Amino acid sequence: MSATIKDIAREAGVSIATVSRTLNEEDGVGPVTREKVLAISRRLHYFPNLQARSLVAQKPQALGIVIPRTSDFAFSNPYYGEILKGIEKKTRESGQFLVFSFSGEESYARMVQHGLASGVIVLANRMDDPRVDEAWKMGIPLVLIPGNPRLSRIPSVDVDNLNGTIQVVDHLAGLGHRRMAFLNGPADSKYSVERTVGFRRGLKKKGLPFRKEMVLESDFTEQGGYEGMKQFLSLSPPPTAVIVINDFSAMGALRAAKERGYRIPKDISLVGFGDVPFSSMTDPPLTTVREPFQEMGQEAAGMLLKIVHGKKLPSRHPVLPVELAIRESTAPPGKKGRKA
Amino acid sequence: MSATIKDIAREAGVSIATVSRTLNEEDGVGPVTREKVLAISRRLHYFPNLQARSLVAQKPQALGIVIPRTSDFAFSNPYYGEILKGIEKKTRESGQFLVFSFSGEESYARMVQHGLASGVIVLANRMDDPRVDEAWKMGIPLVLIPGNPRLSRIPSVDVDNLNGTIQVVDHLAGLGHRRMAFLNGPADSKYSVERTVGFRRGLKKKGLPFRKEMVLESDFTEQGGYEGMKQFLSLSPPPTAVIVINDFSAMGALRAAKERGYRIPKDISLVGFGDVPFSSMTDPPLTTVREPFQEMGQEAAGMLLKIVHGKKLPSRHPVLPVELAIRESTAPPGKKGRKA
DNA sequence: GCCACCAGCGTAAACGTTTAAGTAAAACGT
DNA sequence: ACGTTTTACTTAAACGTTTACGCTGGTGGC
Repeated sequence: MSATIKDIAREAGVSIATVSRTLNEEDGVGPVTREKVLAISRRLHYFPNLQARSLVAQKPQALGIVIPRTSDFAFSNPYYGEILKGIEKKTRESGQFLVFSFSGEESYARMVQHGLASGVIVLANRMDDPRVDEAWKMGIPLVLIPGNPRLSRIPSVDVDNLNGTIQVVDHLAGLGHRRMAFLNGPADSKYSVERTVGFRRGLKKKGLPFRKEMVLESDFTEQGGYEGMKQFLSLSPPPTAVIVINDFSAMGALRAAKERGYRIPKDISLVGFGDVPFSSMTDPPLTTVREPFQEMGQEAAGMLLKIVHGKKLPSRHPVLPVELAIRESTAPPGKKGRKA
Repeated sequence: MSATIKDIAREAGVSIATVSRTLNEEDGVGPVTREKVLAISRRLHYFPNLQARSLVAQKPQALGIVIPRTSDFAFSNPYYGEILKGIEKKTRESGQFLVFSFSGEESYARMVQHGLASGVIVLANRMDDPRVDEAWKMGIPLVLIPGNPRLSRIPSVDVDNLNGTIQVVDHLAGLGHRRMAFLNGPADSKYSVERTVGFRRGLKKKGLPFRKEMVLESDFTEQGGYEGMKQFLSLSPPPTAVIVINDFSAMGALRAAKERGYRIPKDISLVGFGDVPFSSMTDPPLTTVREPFQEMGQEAAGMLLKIVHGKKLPSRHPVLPVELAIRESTAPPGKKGRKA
């Protein structure tokens, strides 16, 4: 099909070794032959066969990505797409390709054992998936997003949920809020746990009391946010500010509040997590904790490349800083009354 | 790293050819040697090196996927995820892997020219991207989702937007609706065009008049649906049923209607397109045209495999049937008045 | 004018696999 | 019992690279 170095060599009247050296920009090849070879390789539209290259290099030219197949959120969450973009950017820079699979069976290991990928980035695996640990023990280079506290030996990339949540509480307290509620995610989610701790610490820091009726467990869905918000609104008095586990759920919370006649942010302030593209398109635009998804992907890819190349990692578990994107869903608490 | 057929051959005291034949289940190898080889290969955890295999087979063991990098919808739309699942299912069945890239530069061609993928599935490329045509002319096997009318030589997979929309009009007319509106997508989108035609034909079939104020151009976003619905509601009289270009926008339309005090489906019936996971989670659950995303992915992957293997395609441009998922957002038109 | 050196290039082996061609022994037919 | 086919295997080439090593011819030092 495609031209090979053999074709170029024949055309240029040199050996394949000279062609290889020229194309890899090694020295030991004269300027005249160099130019001739380069001209011919351009003319023949030469592309190196990466499979042959990885065969001799004993290292594949690609990284693997495993994404949960589970029907729940996979992909309905922009989360994955943004992280993938980050991974792709980094791998492209280093000339690597991406091999892609959904989780299940032995996909963690397969890609590496078949020599297709030199390592694998595992996105949001279930905390209890035993295959990840197995793969790691087999010597498969792995990086997890997010990290798994039970598998602390495996490198991972995380975001600073703790400080992010503290910043949120700071922001709300600074506006004058004293009755804040936290609509949490599922208890077994890492993000839920970390943000709960952040919520408590934030309150403590500001000298505000922690009330257990002000924390509700939910899922990550829009519907979950809707129902959680309804519950909060049935408290008397209801909270003046609600922090929601993610922007999806925050949309549901927004819907519930509006439905009950509460104005955002006049009556209730609302904060989400994520800052996915649509977060700024809600009405009003959502104040949210911006999670650096793309940077997470880039970082993970960079780490995996380091591991694969046998280099030391500066940090096995980097935690990327988050940033509060203050928009229009937060304001000082107003009069408690409902809309006319 | 991993064990090779050489290791197995040495261990078993046979040649590598025998090992290869055993593992590929060819005959010409005795039952005793066969068992011995299989036992050893299991013991050594042998995995064939796919790069070496594709090198000699002159055919890569993977398909390429290109996804638009554009920030708009990529991945915030479950669309991609579901299609990917379908592609992955098919490729896994046939033992192929997936190589993955975002669109841009020469990624259509690169994966194939580098010998990593034998063909490429291009997802939702911009209608005007010239690189697709270039790649096709270079002889790169391609399948498009959805098809591009300007590049009719390139195989593609589509859904039956036309009949889907006609079915919707049928359903609504059957319930007794006579004033239906269509909240369209961007005019340059293929889906918009096809569904507009379907809308008009559906009306005609039922002997209903087409009124141009009953069609509005919008984008695919939630916000677009919200604003479009508001416009429809400002008509007098407003439509009794609204068909929205996708479920995302339908959610926005739902929000607008509720905000204005209209009850769905009592006051207004609402229909979307897509049937993504959250469509059944809205309040009320959305009646929508179920697009067979996963099947599209499987079909595309199957076609690409056929092309790559030099087989004839039964059809170059299959159009998959859609199905109306009737839920609770549609009902016979009620009294025109608003909620109390 | 001799030797050493180096730039510039070719030869060949290697990576892990498949596969055509070859070979020895066993099975078969008559 | 002899030739022929079949069975069970080995040898070796090939896929497209990279790379250690070897070979030239020219340049330099002395």
